[in-house]
Order: sequence, then C-alpha cells, then structure tokens
Amino acid sequence: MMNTPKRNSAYTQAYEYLREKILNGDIEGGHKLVEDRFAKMLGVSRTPIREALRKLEEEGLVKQKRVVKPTESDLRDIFRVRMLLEGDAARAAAYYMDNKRLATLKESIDVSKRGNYEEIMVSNKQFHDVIVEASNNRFMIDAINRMQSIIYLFRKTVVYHNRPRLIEEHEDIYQAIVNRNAEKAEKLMRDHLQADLDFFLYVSKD
Amino acid sequence: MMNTPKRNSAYTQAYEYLREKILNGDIEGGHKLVEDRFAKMLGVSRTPIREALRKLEEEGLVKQKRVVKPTESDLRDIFRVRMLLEGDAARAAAYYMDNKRLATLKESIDVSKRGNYEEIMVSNKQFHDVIVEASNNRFMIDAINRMQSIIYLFRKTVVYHNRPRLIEEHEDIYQAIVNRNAEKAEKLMRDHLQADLDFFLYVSKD
DNA sequence: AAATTCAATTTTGTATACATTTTTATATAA
DNA sequence: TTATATAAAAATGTATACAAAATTGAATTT
Repeated sequence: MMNTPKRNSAYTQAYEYLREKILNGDIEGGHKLVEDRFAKMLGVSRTPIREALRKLEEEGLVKQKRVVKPTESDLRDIFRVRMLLEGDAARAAAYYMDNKRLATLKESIDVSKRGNYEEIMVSNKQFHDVIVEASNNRFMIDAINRMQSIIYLFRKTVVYHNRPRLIEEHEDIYQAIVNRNAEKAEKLMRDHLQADLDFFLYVSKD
Repeated sequence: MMNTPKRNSAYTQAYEYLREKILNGDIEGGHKLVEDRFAKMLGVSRTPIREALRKLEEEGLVKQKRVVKPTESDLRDIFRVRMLLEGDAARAAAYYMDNKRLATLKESIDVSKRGNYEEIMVSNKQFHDVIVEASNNRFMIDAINRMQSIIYLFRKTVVYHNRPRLIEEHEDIYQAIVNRNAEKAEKLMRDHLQADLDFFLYVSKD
C-alpha cells in the first residue's frame, strides 16, 4: 500500500499551499516564486519548496520560477486539444459507460440546476471528469488533467456565471450517451466546448 | 537570454544520463532507481539526482523511483491519443504548412528511403515532429512529446525494421498536405498510426 | 516449509551550509 | 536624460548531515 505521496510531507503541504494560492489568484501571473520566501512562510527548508515548485512546473502552473500567465491564444490551443480528446471520450462513454456512472452524470446535471455558484463549478467539472474517465485511457486522462489547472485559472478570471444553454448542452450530451449514440455524443461535446470557449472569449472582452 | 537549463548543470547531466540509460534499455523496466547509487556513479550529490528523477517522472519514464514498464494496453492508449492529436496536426499542416517545412518533410522521406537503420529511426521521428509542430499548438506539442519517450521504449523492444508500406504512407500524407487536402491528410495520418500500432503488436507477439 | 518478529541496513525526506550566479541598486560617464 | 560599470544583496544549485521510514535478512515460532 501507500503509493500516494504522504499527505503530510512538507513537500506535499508546500505543493498544495502554492497550488491553492496560484489557482485562487492570490499569487498573480508573472510573479516570481522565491524559494526562501515560501520556506520561511511555511516554516520548512527550501528543499521541499523546490520539489513543490518543480511539480507545479510539470503541471504547467509555473515556468522558470514564475507563475504562468496564460494568454488568450493559450486558451484557444487548450480548447482545441480538449475538443479532440473530450470529444473522443464522449464517444467512448456512449459505447461503454455503465449505469452507475450514468447516474453520477445525471446527478451532476441536477446539482447544476439547483446549486449555488460554488456547487455549479464543482458539478460542472464533475460532469466532464466522469466522461473523461469513461475513456478508460490513462494517457488521455493525464493529458486533460494537465490542462485543468490552467483552465481553472481562466474560470476565475472570466466571471463565469450562467452561460446560457450550458446546462441544456450537458443534458443533450447526457441523452446522447444514454441513447448510445456515440457519433452524436462526440459532436455535441465538441460543440459544447467550442461554445464554452466562445463565451469565455466574449466575456473577457471588457 | 539563457532560459534553457544550463547544459552542464549537474542536474541536467544526471537527467540526460539516466534518460539515455532508460531509453537504451540499459536500465530495465521495474528497476528501482536508488538516488545514492547514481550520485556516486556520477560523482555528484543526491540533490541533482533527485531533481533528475522527478523530471523523468514527469516524462512518464519513472514512477515511484522505478523505471516504468509500459504494457501493451498502455501502447494502445497512447496510440489512440496520438491518432487524435497527430491527425488534427496533419489537418492543420494541410492548411498552414509553409514551403520550407514542406521541404523538410520531403527531405525526411528521402532519407528514410536510402538511410540506414539509425537514420531511418531519426527521419521517421522527424517526419512526425514537423507535422506536429505545424499545429502551432504548444499544448498539443507538449502532450505528444510527453508520450514520445514511452513510444521510443517500444520501438526498442519491438524490433522495428522495415514495416511494409511505412514510407509509402509517409509519402501519401505528404502528398495530401502538398495538395492542401486537410480531410485526407488527417485520415491518412490516423490510418498510418493505426497501421503502426497494429504492426507493433503483431511483431511483439513472439 | 511458511509465517512472524525484530534488529541491522538502506533509502528517503528534510535541514543546513556555502560557493556561484543572477538581480538590484548605486555611482559614473556619455 | 540614457547608458554603462560595479558593488551589494538576493537567489539558486549543489553538497553534506542526520533523523525517520522502508527494506532486508536472520532468528524464531508455527
């Protein structure tokens, strides 16, 4: 057992702390992350901070000791990849998804309808996660996850509430999967992500 | 300037050394990588070794201090992702690739025809790289690169010489791109990768 | 023989120290 | 003013040390 990193290792703490700060926007894009500063702040040595920074670098949140500042073009690029991968995942979901997962999918749609802002953010993410997992493809899941944090960065920036048709689109995708219509599920997922992107870009034009 | 890691830092050396060893098969899959051992071997401290190991972990070559041992199912999964991404890259190439790159593409095909085993391996990879770069999508390029080392691992395992039609398929893809036939370029690329996978799997059945 | 215990050994995570490199600030020349 | 040189300060890369954790292997019990 115990193949997950120890929850309370200094390194893990530091990683989670920094990640949280970055995703929340507490540490701004472009900001230099000085090892010593955080070491003192967290009362540990630089060693675990370095490891945390490297991990964040893998994840794409940090580049050359600075918090990344993704551009609009980054967002476009990410969505292009997402459309390909998640589209394919939706197709796989239509073929293979079991009833238990289907129920989770349904559940996440329901939560989106009645929940508050925070809950909607979570259930929205869950909807996509469940479908991605249906791909049953570790490399696909990894590739998408790696982009998640940057996507989240955008969700915070763009005030992302109540995009019209968002829930309806999720429902349509769900229906296509239930009906085992792979072709349609894929197309709907792509369109859905495209619409998401368009909305992001539209809203961020101040 | 100088944003690439210093070529001669202990950490970079260690990284390159280990990577080389793993890809060559000098260190077998499943083998435990003990920090101290390599530190002594390379005459450096454990610190840069640790960083190198973490980097290799990002890259998917190492997992929990052990050299990964990719399974056949991993290979299938990787190829599914590659088909999606490289297929799309081929499409983009048909739309946007400039003459200079087209020439490089052509050149790599030519080398494949007359070169020796090593040269064919290199030019084969180059053919794919040039197309992937044509996507002009950093995230796509990253996602594919991350899988390259594992793919290489297979290339070494499976004796990969002279797959029938390999060069012809490259030529067909090249022609589709030259003719700016995006649809066809994408389809040919997908088929090409599928054939590659099938051949790999066929050959590795002993 | 297989399972269990437990001490010895190895390996890891983290702290600390320091030389080298990079950044910043300040003074001087154009 | 802008540019250039340079001294001071900060940050990084690496080595070393050591306690905690994991692994190994022998001794013991079943």
